[in-house]
Amino acid sequence: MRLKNEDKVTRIYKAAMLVINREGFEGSCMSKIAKEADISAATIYLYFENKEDMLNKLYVHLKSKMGHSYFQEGTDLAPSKGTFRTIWLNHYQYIVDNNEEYNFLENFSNSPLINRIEKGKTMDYCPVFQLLFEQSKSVGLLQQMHNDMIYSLLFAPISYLVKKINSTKTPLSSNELIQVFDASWRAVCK
Amino acid sequence: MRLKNEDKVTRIYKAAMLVINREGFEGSCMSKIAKEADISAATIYLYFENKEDMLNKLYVHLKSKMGHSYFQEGTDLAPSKGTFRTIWLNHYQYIVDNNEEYNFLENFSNSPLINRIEKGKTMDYCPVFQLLFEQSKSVGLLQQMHNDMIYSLLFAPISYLVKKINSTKTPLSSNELIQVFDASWRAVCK
Amino acid sequence: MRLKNEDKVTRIYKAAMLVINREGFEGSCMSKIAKEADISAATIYLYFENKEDMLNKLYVHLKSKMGHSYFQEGTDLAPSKGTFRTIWLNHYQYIVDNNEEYNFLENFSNSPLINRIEKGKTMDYCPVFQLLFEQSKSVGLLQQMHNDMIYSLLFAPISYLVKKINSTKTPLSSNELIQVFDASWRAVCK
Amino acid sequence: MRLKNEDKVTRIYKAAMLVINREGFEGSCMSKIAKEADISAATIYLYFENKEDMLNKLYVHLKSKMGHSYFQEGTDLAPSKGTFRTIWLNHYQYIVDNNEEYNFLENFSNSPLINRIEKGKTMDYCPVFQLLFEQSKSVGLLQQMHNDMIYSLLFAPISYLVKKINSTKTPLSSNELIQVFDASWRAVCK
DNA sequence: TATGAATGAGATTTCATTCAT
DNA sequence: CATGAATGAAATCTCATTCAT
Repeated sequence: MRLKNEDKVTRIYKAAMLVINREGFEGSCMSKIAKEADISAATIYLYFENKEDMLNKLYVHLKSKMGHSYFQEGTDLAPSKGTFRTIWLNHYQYIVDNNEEYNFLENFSNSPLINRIEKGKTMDYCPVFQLLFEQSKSVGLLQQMHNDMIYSLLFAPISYLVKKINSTKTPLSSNELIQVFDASWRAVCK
Repeated sequence: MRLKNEDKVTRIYKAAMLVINREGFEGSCMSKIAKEADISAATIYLYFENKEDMLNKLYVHLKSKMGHSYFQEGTDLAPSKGTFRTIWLNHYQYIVDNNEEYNFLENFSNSPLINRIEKGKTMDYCPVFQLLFEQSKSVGLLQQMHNDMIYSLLFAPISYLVKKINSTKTPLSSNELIQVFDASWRAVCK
Repeated sequence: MRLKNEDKVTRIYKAAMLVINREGFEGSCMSKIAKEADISAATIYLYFENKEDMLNKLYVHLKSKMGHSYFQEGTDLAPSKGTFRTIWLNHYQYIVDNNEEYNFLENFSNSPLINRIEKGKTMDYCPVFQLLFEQSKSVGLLQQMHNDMIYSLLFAPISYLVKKINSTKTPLSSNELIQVFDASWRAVCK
Repeated sequence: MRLKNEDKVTRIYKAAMLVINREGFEGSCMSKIAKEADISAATIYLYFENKEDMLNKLYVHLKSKMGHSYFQEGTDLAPSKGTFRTIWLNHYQYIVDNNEEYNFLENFSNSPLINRIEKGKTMDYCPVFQLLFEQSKSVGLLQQMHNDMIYSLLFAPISYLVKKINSTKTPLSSNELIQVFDASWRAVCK
């Protein structure tokens, strides 16, 4: 029965994401989400206080899931170009494979809903990043610049590209992928 | 007193942007927008077929306005780092000064509303860019890579940073600004 | 200028009839009627107090027009089968030629709008009929029955048929027409 | 207390008919209908897609109900004057007893709403009529004429009269009723 | 006289949420 | 736990009417 619950919540999350990505926040509604999850709308209220509560929890859940995916089991975190490439490719793989999730996160962050979430529950990137960036700067691997800058220079271009790719359906070749990484790396490395 | 059409449309656009940025697509509604524009909700329907039509036209309008702002009167378009810096700073200035507009554009592009707009009415960047990129590549100023890549490497980081800055309220110093431009430039220049 | 007015009123009447027949009372609206008449909706209010006033006047106007058409210039009103045939055929011709008008009258009579019209302004058939029916009964041409019955037996079938014909687009041949008249006549004659 | 579906739909139908007959198509509205049915307007949308859908279904429902009422349980369908009188009187009884329904059907048929109903869902009279008319013609009971003509000569006069009676509140005596039937019968019999 | 512009009032429809079962 | 049924509140949109020009 505990399992059953988990299952329901998961299905609700999945359905919500799907509907919202398909029809936008404005076009989404509890009954559509319920139908997508193949349950009654009333059931959602057994697991969440209300719509906002559900969306918030979904956001936090996905955000944390995404954070973890950057650092897969046994990722070497020594400050080196290779480490960055691995993490960068993990990120790329994540947003390609979990396009729906990533999209939802983007939409949610851009919407004013994000402001009603308790600060601290959300973070743009894990503390692991902070550490890695600092170490890399001190060993002279990265330029001396604010972590936000490093993060944006490394990850914003590929995120933008994937979004564009998803709308135009022309995927990146692995050569192009490496080309983008190398360019991003040039921006931040010493 | 009686206002001219242009005025009304402009006020509706402004009000819509305001409300949507404040309350999100899902929280916006015609009556709020009307109140913000200080007109009756019915009046909006004199100028637009329905809500979707209004949002679409607002999007196209802002997109085109933003496109123009990249290239201010008399901008030198010879392929050089200086040209790129000017355009890049114009872009930066635009998204800082017209934060509401830029935000709206981002929200709209991320939402499924974008898919219902006739293709061709929207473009991610002006054809002028295409030309500039091509020329710059042929004179050996830029790396040989897809225009989308160049665009993303140059503009995605600063766009991301400004968004972040707006939420945390810690503006960039001009040193930092140049630091970001130089880094972005390193990514794409030869 | 008096002429101009007359012209406007006529155009308004025509447009109203058209729109109402095309879209029903519920689907009609002042702006559609105005557009059909190629004038501004505000103009209608120069000639009529409000929508109801306009519809009422249109009804009375058409009703009287139809009444007159039964008895064309110089119709012989002596009580004879021939007289009835002439009037009957006039009626038929009227509802075929002025289908829109007839339809409007039917719709209006069936709607509760009719109840708000001052009694006396409307009558289902002219006093001339009353006279003709009475005379015909006293000379033994028609059965002794209530005038309403005579009227219904004579005119209801052909009216029904024309309505049906108009929806199915299969007109009556003149043989069939006479067949219907003769049958109707058999119902009432002595 | 919770009511069953059938109940709700029936109550909605009844309320709609009432309101429309009282206030006309143009004066009717969902909230009035809902209030008449003693439910929330939103509830109507659980059972019907929209207003038009509801009216269409109501029309088809009543039309079929009326069709059945012509031929009561165990009606003899042998081609004879008696058979026709029975059916004719059934028809009369129906339109007198179910005045509201009949009125609604008339209004609806006259309105352009009728054109948006799928052809085939509506018929002016049951196929049973077709059969009866044909048989009666071949045994020499009825004149050789188009079924539509027979139908109109038999039923249009009494329908017209009942409508008139309802507006003037002077009912037919049974003598008068038989007088009308006999007259109608003279029109079509051989 | 004529009208484009504007709008309050109201109609249709949607939706988050509740509740009896 | 789960849900079908119901609904109040609110959103979108329409329309008769007014009014400044």
